[in-house]
Amino acid sequence: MRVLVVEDEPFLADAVRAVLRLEAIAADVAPDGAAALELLAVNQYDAIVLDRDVPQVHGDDVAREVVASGLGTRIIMVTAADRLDDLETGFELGVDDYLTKPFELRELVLRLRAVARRPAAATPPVLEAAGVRLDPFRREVHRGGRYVAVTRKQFAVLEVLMAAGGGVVSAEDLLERAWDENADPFTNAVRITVSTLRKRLGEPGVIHTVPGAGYRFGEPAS
Amino acid sequence: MRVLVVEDEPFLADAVRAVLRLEAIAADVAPDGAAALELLAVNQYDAIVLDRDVPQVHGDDVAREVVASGLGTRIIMVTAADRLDDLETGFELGVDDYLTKPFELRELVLRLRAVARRPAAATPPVLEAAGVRLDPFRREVHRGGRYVAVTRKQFAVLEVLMAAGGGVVSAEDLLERAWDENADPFTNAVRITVSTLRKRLGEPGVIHTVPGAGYRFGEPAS
DNA sequence: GCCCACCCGTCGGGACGTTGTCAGGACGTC
DNA sequence: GACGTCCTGACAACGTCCCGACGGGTGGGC
Repeated sequence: MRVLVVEDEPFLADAVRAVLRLEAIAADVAPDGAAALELLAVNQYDAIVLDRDVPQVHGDDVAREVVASGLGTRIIMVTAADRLDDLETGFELGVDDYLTKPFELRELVLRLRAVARRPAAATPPVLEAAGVRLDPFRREVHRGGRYVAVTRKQFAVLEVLMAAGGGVVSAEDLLERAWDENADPFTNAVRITVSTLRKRLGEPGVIHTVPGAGYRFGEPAS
Repeated sequence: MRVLVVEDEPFLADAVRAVLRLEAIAADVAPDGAAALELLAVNQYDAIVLDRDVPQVHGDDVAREVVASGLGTRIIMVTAADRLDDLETGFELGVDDYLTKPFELRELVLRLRAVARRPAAATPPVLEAAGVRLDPFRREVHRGGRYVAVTRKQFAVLEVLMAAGGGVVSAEDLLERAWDENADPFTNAVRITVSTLRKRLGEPGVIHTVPGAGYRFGEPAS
């Protein structure tokens, strides 16, 4: 396991490096964002411990770069402020875990291991396809750049459909994934929700009916 | 997205459920470990919010069960004590994230969403032969790159024929695999479906009749 | 060669299931 | 109490599916 530590405070950086060494985790240290990007371009890391407030290049931008690289490098972001907004921004970027200073070094190691064990999330947190953008963290939907107001159920259904990545989702599956346990199996709630959702999303339609099978999200098949 | 909340304190359970509802996340609630295991056996959850100290079955054991199930259900463990030992135990079990009471409900939601990001689902193999492409995942058929609209039955029949890999499939086999149990054994439904399917697929024919034996998919034999 | 049995492909038409939509009411929220 | 959300029940429109029937082809018996 190999980790990149991006931290401008030398004392903390050394401490992290020392702990990781004890854990038999190879660690490189970058004192700022620019150095981090350079190292990322050359080496392959399993994970990166990323301080948000580093000089040169902001931690958010480093994170963006790492996610965009598509290598599946896990990101644990470290921040001084314990603000939920930061958390939201971080996770929206595709960060895997979040720690607030001061933190226990032991906890960092544990979370590092947990995050590395998880299979790489191939799907970015914000789903986007066919001109539709769905942000789970903000619970917002955009169509062609314009905001589209959707209800909870509509959002849940759209999320399942988009997460399926163009695959067909049956009404039963939809009921299973977007409704809770007291859903009537014989309901037509799905049909209604899809119907209203289509109206909200406008033309051209992006939710297609596959007769006898279910619904499919995406560009029309041709 | 659908999660199971295992929490014995009714007030907190309701609060969590309410927040998740606002976030368009379907949630079931189990007041104890035994109920949790029952629900887990019946329903599929993307993630489980698991209080460590619940009656009947300890949270650790529930977590063990979830991990052992191999479904990849993510686990966020919630605990009262802020002890690193617990954290270590949890992560060793295979828990994905850890929260300490009291926690911000918003943070729970953010971490839930972050943790629930899944790797791209394994798509079933696309069958392709003789210029015909059949995608079970998207439920689409292409012939020479052009989209071909097919009905349910036609799709099912074609799938069986193509899955046979050029082998001969008898009408009885087709009835068995593409129809449900109350199919009349003396029906000519198979003949009709094959007929219409041939029309849809166009020339040159790729479904061949083997007199007295059945049907065969593939390039014409010499 | 003729007839017949048999198998297979195709057509018409009607029963059926599936889907989209509307109105209305229950429910929770502000 | 006003509002938005969600869902039940109903209905219409549509496509799908298959029964019955017919015709073409083939091979065997005579």
